[in-house]
Amino acid sequence: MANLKQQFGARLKLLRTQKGITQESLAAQTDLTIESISNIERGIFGPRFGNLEKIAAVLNVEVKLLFDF
Amino acid sequence: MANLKQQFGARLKLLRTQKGITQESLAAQTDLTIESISNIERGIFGPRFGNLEKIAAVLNVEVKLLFDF
DNA sequence: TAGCAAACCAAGTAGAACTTCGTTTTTAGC
DNA sequence: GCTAAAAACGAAGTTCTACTTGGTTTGCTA
Repeated sequence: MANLKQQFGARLKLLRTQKGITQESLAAQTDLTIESISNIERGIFGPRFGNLEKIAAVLNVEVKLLFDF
Repeated sequence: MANLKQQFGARLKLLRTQKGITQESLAAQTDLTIESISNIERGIFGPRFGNLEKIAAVLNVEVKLLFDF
């Protein structure tokens, strides 16, 4: 796979769906929009550190797991 | 330790010094300034995804290792 | 002393993250 | 095949913060 944003996005999508969480739910709990979550999962852009922290918290995983590919 | 930026910064500093690389050298190889590297290591701010990728490449480690704490 | 590495601070800039609005596609259940 | 929910997708605008610039200061060590 091409770049880090894309790898991260795919990993996020996998972990999110495995937990049965919708983009809408993740967006609400991280104070982001659905579009931003969608953009992150598609590798359009990567989240800032603050949001990276929030995302990991909602998924209840360590941040490094989001980079485990 | 407080937040993700600080944890990341401390981890980066550890890995960098272990490899005997100076901030100046890391800055040059990542097209960042010394001040930016210093700010990242002190947890003032976290790097963007593109720079995160460059940093890991220079240190010759996987990105997840930078979050292994 | 001299020189290098790094901390530190304030102020400005650039650009990517993020939003908003709207449309289209995919997926899953009935 | 119909419906609705979930998500992809695009364009254009805004906001935030990563990053820079310039300078001073501290700590180390030869």
